[in-house]
Amino acid sequence: MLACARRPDGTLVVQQLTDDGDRVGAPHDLDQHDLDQLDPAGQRWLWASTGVDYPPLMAAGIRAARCHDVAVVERILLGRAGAFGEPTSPAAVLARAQGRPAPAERVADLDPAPTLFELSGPADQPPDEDPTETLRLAYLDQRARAGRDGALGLLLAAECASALAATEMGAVGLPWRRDIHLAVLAELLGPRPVGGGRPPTLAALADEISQAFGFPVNPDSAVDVRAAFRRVGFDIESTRSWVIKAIDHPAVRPVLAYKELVRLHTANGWAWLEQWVRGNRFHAEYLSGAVVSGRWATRGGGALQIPRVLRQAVVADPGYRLIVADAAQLEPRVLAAISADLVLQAISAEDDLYAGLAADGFGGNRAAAKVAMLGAMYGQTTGEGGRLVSTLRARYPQAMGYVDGAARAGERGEVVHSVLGRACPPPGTSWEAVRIGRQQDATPAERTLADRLAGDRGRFTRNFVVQASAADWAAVWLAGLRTSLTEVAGAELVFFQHDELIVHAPEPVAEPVAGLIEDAADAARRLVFPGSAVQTPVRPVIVDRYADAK
DNA sequence: GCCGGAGGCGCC
DNA sequence: AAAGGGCGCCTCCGGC
Repeated sequence: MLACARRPDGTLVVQQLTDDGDRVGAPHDLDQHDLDQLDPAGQRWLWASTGVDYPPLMAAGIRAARCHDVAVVERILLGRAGAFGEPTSPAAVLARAQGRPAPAERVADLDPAPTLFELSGPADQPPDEDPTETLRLAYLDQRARAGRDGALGLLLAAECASALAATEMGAVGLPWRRDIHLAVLAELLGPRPVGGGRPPTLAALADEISQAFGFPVNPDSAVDVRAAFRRVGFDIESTRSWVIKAIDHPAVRPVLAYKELVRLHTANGWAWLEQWVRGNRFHAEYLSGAVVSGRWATRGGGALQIPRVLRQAVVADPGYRLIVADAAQLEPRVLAAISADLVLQAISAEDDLYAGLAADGFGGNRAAAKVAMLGAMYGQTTGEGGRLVSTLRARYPQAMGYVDGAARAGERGEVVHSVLGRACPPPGTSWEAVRIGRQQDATPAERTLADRLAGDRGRFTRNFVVQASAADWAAVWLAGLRTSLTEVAGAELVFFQHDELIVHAPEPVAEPVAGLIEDAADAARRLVFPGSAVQTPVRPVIVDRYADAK
């Protein structure tokens, strides 16, 4: 293991360590000799934060096989102790271990340094100290706190690997054809308006909307649109598209069309293209594990919300293919596993789990089975979905009991965990209102508020156990695939979105890559759900364009 | 004029 | 098939 830290002047200092954290030799400046000596297959890096420490190494041509990311590990360990939002630097880890107040996080610490040998910026130590010693001690402390919990160890390893993958994916970028994107914009919005303003299609729709109402309406203003519908006799409480869809009025069609297109214009229009696409690659900043459930987030570009209409712009380079793989119906399968519901696990053997559910208890009605299952996992209580959940409850008492139990725990203000042991955050300051509303002398208004807040919390914990366990599985899947892809020249992970990933690879190795993706999914199933009969199949599809994958 | 929250919608 | 979970991002709006 190679501990790698920044000095106050920004230079990098490294210290070889054993896996037990014992020093081997002396710390010294990272130099070209170190880089030449690196064992690309096995070296494990120890550093404060992958997002900060890895980019300069990547720029120097280093590919980290594995790492121990102190911040990633600390976030998970802190969460299990009920502490969210505490600083996660090596110095903070040490301070807590020694009973001192943890130093505040500095914003500059979170920004990647530009180049390897011309680093500048803050570091944790005064100049005369060895910064790798702080890292080493933080590592030892975390190792001791993690203990011998195998599931937790798997989670930490997978999350560290995910951090590497996230940083690499941001640097590599998603193949993106500017010309195709521009053609889509031209087709749907018309030519780009000079100097801002509405594109022609949107301007025409705005006129149509005002004409349909018979008075001027600004479709960009929800307040205005709502008032307009009220004025013509439709007392809607919001202007969400599914609310408007239910109205019978000539303005409905242009309003809905406007909503759809203005979204494309503002979220993924010409400005987006200019800001985020460079050299036929869309470079987002991926933040692995940034969501409390363990899902990834992104900063900038909205990479996890690429609209379907633009997936035709995601095209493999000449001579390359995209291998697109998603885990089919992952969340109900995960529920079958974590709840140990053998009936649901048996159904998970089918390619289409919802069809299996439909045949089992919904008279073959697949749509009803799907709505019911989603309702069960999201805590839906009203409408058709809420009603259908009772069928599931009768049919799969073990699985439904599991999510119901998680909801009850949430309503009591308790914390729940993912299958590998990621903790959800404890209730926040609003829980005081729940306590007040549950007291004998509470007013009706206080009781109502308490019920609503407790219900919100219950739906959150109900969903957390499923969503976070699915994120556990996906992280192990991704980590395993990333390792196996090192054997395939030219193959790169370019996208990951909760339960779906894309590899960009030379055409001749596309088939082997698809096999590796399936193997990694099977390995993740065995590791995350040992002994379970559940199936978590993935469906790799080899395409030129992302849009052709589904 | 600035800024945080709300409204709304894209993805899973 | 309902409007239940998690996000990021944009615009509007209202309070200061």
